[in-house]
Amino acid sequence: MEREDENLQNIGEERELLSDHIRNALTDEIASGLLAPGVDLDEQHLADRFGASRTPVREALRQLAVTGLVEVRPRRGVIVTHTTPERIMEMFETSAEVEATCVRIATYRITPIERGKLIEMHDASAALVERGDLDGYDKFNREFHEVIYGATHNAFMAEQALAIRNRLKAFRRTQLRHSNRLARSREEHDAIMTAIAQGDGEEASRRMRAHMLNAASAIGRYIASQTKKELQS
Amino acid sequence: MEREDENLQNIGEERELLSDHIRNALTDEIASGLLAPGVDLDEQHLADRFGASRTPVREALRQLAVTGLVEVRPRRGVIVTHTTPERIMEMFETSAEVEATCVRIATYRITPIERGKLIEMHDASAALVERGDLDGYDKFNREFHEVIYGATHNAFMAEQALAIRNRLKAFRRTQLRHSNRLARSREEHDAIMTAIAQGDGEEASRRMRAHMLNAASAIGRYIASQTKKELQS
DNA sequence: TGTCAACATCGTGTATACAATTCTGCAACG
DNA sequence: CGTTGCAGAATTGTATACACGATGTTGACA
Repeated sequence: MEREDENLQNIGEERELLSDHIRNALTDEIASGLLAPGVDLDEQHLADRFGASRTPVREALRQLAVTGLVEVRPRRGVIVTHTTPERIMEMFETSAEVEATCVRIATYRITPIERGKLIEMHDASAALVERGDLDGYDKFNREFHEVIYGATHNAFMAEQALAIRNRLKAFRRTQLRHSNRLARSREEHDAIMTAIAQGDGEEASRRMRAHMLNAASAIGRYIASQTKKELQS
Repeated sequence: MEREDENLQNIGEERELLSDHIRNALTDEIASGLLAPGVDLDEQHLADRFGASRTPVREALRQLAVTGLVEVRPRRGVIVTHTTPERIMEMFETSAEVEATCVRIATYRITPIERGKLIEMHDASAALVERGDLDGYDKFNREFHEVIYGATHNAFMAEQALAIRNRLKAFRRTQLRHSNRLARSREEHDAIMTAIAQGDGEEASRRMRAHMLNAASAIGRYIASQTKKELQS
C-alpha cells in the first residue's frame, strides 16, 4: 500500500500535526460511511496508508475513541463503533432537544444583525428548494442552524450543539433525498422564523423540536429499510 | 522525582491501560484544582511522575484535549485549559438547560421503580441537611441527578448530561460550603419532586433550571470574589 | 470425530531513539 | 536601555524497537 498524502506539508499555514491530519481524515471517512461500523482499524495498516508511523495513528484513534466514533478494546484493536438503530434514534432525540433549547435562548438574545442574516438566508433558501438543489440546501441548512447556535451568545452551548450535529452527520446524509423533505423542511424553518420574529422562544423551541424529529423519523424509516435489506442479504 | 504508583498492576480486575490510568489521574487532578489552569504539563515530567514513558502520557494528554480539559499548542506543549469566568457561566447555563431537558423527558418516562428510588433518596437527604453533612449531600446530589438522567431512558442523552456535569465538577466543588445552599438545594429538589409526581414535565423542567442556575450563581459569586483576590495579590 | 493444550503468529502497549522546532540566555548593535 | 540575532538547551513530534497478551492452528488424546 502506498501513501496518499504526498502534499501533506503544503496544506497548512502553520503546519498541522500529523496525528491531527489523520484524525480529521478518519473522522470524515467514518462520518461519510466510507469506513463502515465494525470495521477493524489496524494501526500498521493505517500508518502505511498515511505514510506515517503507528505513533500518530494511535493518537488519532485514541482521540476518536473519546468522541465515541471508534471503540478501543484493550489489546484487541480498535473498531469503528457499531451504532444500533436505537442509539441513533437516541442521538437524534438528544440533538432535537439541544436544538430546541438553542433556538429558545437564541430567540431571546438574537441581535438585529443576526436576525437579518437569518431572514436573508431563509429567503434565499426558497430558490434552492425550487430547483431541488439538495447539496445547496444541505449547506444552507447547516449554516442556518449554526447561525442559531451563534445567536444563543453562549459559545460553549454552540460547541456542544455543533458537536452532536457533526456526530449525526453520517446518519443524516441521505435524509433530504427522500420524499419531499426539502419543501417540508423549508416550511418548518418558516414556522421557526415566524416564532423567532414574534419573540416567542417557547413556540420557536417547539417548532424546532418538531422539525428535528420530522427529519429524524425520515431517517429512521430509511435506516429501518436498510436494516431489513441487510438481514435479507 | 520518584514514581508514585508502585501498586499499579494490583488495581484492576482486567488490567487497565497505562494511558487510561494516567488520563484518569490527570482528569481528577485538574477537576479537583490540584493542577491549576495555565499550568504547563511537561511530558517527561509527567512520565517520570507516573513511572512510565512519554508515549502513554502523550496519549492521555491528547485525549484530555478532546474533552477540553487541556489545551494542546502544537510543538509548544500542553497546558491546563484556562477557563474564563464568562465561559464557566456559559457552561453552567448549558448544564442547567441540559438538566432541565432531562428532567422534562424523565417526568414523562420515569418508571414506578425509578420514581420510588428517587423519592427514597430525596427523603433520606433530609437527614444529611439536618446534620450538615456536606460530603454526604454532595454524593446524594450527584446520584439524584444521575437517577434522573437514567429515567430519560435515553442513554446517549444521559451520557452527554453526565459529561457536562463532570466537566463542571472543578467549579462546583466549593458551592455547597457557602451560605445555606444546602437547605435551599433540598427545597429546590422538593419542588422538582412535586412536579415529577404531578407528571408536569414543563414545571419540573422550569424548577430544575432554576435549581441549577441558583447553584451557578452561588458559584459565580464565589468565583467573582476569588478573581478579585487574585487581582489584588 | 471432538476436545483441548502447546505453540506459533500477529497486533497492540510501552519504551526508547532520533529529528525538528521552540525556547532561553547572552552578546552585539542601534 | 531596549532590541535583534544567534548559538545551545530543552521539549515536542515521529519513528523504531521490543515485550507481552490475544488469537488461531496443529496435533495428541479421549
